[in-house]
Amino acid sequence: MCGRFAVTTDPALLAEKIKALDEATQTSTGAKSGPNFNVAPTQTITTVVKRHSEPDDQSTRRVRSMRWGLIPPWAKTAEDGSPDNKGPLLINARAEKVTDSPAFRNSAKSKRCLVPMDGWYEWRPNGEPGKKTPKTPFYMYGDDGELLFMAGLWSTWRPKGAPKDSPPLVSCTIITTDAAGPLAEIHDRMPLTISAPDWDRWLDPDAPVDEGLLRGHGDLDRIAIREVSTLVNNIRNNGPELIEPAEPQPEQGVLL
DNA sequence: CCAGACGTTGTT
DNA sequence: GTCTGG
DNA sequence: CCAGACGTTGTT
DNA sequence: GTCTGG
Repeated sequence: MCGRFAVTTDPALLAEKIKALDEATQTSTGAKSGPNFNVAPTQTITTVVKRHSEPDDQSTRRVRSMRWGLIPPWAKTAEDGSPDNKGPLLINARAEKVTDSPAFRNSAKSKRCLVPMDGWYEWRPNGEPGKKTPKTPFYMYGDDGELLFMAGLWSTWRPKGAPKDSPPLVSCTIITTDAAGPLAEIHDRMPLTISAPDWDRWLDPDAPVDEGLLRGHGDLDRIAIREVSTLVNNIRNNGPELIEPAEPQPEQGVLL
């Protein structure tokens, strides 16, 4: 799956790199600047969308800030005016379900996004299932040192009674699929990557979701894996040491 | 018709 | 154990 | 995803 | 919002 990741490219540079308008730095709630080696759920993250300036214009790529953890438009409003989040945080959405599930299907139609990152972390369970052996973290990244772009969905939410033109809370989720290749040794799910030639097709707000991309594995062949230290476990830790290779820890039980 | 749910992963 | 916070 | 918190009533 | 259950 994908529950923690690393980003070292700031939004302005990203926008330049992928020829997008930078709409991330203009808002007060933008992602914190500088490299972040420990991006966690509920934080503000940088995404890429395609939108129109005018209804009849061609859509253009835009870099935007969003809260990680999708809040459906129909989420209720709590007493303090925040969304009433019962149930789990929607940081991931299963590719197999996004077109049908009530929480995601509207976003799947016209609110698809990409979540750029240097790499992400997976924790491999060790020992017999059911026993509480510490998990081992791994870092998955592009073997060419370039960014990976994860398929995502986004949504807007306003408190009950708020004007239609008031600024909404914009949130997003990362789509997951079956793990394949070497990644399957670590975990049974992985984020859905989209390779550069497919970005525009994935993002097109005027076309239905592309089933081929949704069922594919995008940039799977670019992904490298290395074991890292448990420093990443605690989100207070944040530095380049989080992605440095660690001494392999034995995987117990399964191999016996 | 209205009321109520709507979601992930992992573990069992 | 289960929920919240980051 | 993992880490960390998790609490009442009454009195000051 | 939109679908399901009653």
